[in-house]
Amino acid sequence: MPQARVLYWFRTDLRLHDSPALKAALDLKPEVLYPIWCWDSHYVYRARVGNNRWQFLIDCMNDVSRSITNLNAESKLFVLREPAVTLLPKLFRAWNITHLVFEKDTDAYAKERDKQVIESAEKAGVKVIVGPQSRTLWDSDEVMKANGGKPTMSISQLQAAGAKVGAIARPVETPTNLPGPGDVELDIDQERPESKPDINGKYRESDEKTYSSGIAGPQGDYSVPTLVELGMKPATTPHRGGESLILARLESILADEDYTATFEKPKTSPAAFEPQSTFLTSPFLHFGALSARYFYHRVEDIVEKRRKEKKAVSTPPTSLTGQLLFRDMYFVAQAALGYSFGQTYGNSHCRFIPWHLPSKVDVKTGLVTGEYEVDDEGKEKEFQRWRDGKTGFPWIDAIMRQLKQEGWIHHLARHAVACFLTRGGCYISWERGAEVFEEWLVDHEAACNIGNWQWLSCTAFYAMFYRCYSPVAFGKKWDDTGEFVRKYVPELKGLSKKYIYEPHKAPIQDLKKAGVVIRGDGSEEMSEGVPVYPKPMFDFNVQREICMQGMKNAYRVGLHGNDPKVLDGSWKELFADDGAGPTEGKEGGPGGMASFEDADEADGAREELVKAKRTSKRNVPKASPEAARKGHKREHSQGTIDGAFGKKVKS
DNA sequence: ATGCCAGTTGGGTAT
DNA sequence: GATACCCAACTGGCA
Repeated sequence: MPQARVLYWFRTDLRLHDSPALKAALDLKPEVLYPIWCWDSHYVYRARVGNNRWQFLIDCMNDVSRSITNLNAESKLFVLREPAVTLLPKLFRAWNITHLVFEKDTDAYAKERDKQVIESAEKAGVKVIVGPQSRTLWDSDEVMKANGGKPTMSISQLQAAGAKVGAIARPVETPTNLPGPGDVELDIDQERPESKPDINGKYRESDEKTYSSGIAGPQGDYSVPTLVELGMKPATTPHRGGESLILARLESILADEDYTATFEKPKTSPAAFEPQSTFLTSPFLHFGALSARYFYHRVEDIVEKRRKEKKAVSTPPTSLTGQLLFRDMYFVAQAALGYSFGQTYGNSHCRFIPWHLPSKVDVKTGLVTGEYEVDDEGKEKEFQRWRDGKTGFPWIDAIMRQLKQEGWIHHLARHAVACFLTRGGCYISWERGAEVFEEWLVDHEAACNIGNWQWLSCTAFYAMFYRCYSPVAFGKKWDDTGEFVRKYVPELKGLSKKYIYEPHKAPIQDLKKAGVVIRGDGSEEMSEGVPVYPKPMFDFNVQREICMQGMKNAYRVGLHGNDPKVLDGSWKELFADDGAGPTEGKEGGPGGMASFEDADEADGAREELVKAKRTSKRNVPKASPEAARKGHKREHSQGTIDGAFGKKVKS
């Protein structure tokens, strides 16, 4: 039998340790093994990726490439500058490949891509080995099946379904040697991907040219592309990627057994910096530079040891392993819901709230277009100020500036700014916030980001919307003196701790002494040599109350993203015109209108969608005029609601 | 059916 | 500083 000539396709597994797919490739005892990376136009142009996450990816790629070379001086990570779907069929022939091996991927886009690749490999007579999914603790599809085909919506569901699937796989061994690649000459045409639209265009200071020098790159050596080639500004994050880096860091975490075994996430400070209160494993997990299972078992072994010693241990959901369980929960939800998981429209498990700045939807596909509806110019302004860290709430602004600058913020800091943007402040769609995080986070993981935004906005996974973070009190609780604010909002660094979270309340003498002017909406940075910090963009207590009533209202209406009334825009009849959120007009999309404007063609598609969804049973909201009277201070805004539900009293 | 309780991480006040 | 309790009040699972 001829020896195997293997392409090992790295994707979300930029590591050599605990890689069951790589082990499967090596088990073939191949004659040659090409470790490759297909430079993907989806990532380059279509997904939101800021320069900091690019840098992190590039770090991880370079690191794994060095590790490969350490095992075989002939080898490295060969980056081929063409998307897999068009590239691989040519590569199969050019390099006389017998086997293609890669790890199973999880998100909706990757699944489609892989299906095409598998088809073309079969056509070319190349055997495909899809290694087990190892970016999560369990295979997400198996957990979903064990959960009755439904998304896991709580940790207990995840744990129960996970237990049915079986024990979390122990890590596999790290290879100690690798076969070299064969001939790496290539004489094939490069198909350059469509570069428009380029979602990341705003990050580029010059043209994107990673594809312009051919498949093997500018030196013809299959090098890892650089930010310069991407046309992007240098990264500003201090966080660097790479498998070897995180494995070393992990050892230093685990060496402190007391810390490891008693870790409780809610007790770590969102305001800590240099060093942070947690260990930033998330971006490494995202790129696969750290195996979740390896991490899990290393921690669990220590916890078990401590248990036997009758020492205190923390347990899920707050413990270290609990954090990994949450990650799996979101991956399973994503596996069950597919594309609809990432949006409100059409999502059976996402509550419908008439947020401001809702996503535009292409009703033909049922998918969000990437654009949004500006239903209110003032809200658009608030969104921009939130994004820019100029809300006038120092705690919020410090977090957002840290996010933009460094690409990482603490989990609780994410809570604070997410609550503020959505249900506890601006009443702006969680989808707007998720997009900003997607661009800026070095650890952005679609499943976790989407899941957490739904959680914080109380549209899925979590419902206690009356538990609302204060942009003042929450910061104070963790950082009474405001060191975190001083670090990231330096114009306030001279203020005393009394006013650091509410600078607009400081007397003029204090402001003079601190060397800052509190004025305006954030558009002015300096005034006569003195830095300007904006006034709060609204009265938080007033806004909190508006949000709270809006949420209460929306919960009582009780729509989800796949409700016929959401799909066809008639949800508006259920919301009062003077309630929070865009409710004007009788026609319209999920929150917007343009998606349904001038759409004769769209009408048909919409009808089809609605027809399909109408057949499914749904909960009819209970009429509860008594509760409405008791709980609502804005009585006038309830008239429409109570009227609407008067007709629908449960029999 | 109805009630009870838990749910990773709120805020405010009192002890 | 840690803890208890209340505030006002969500869903979903279970008895």
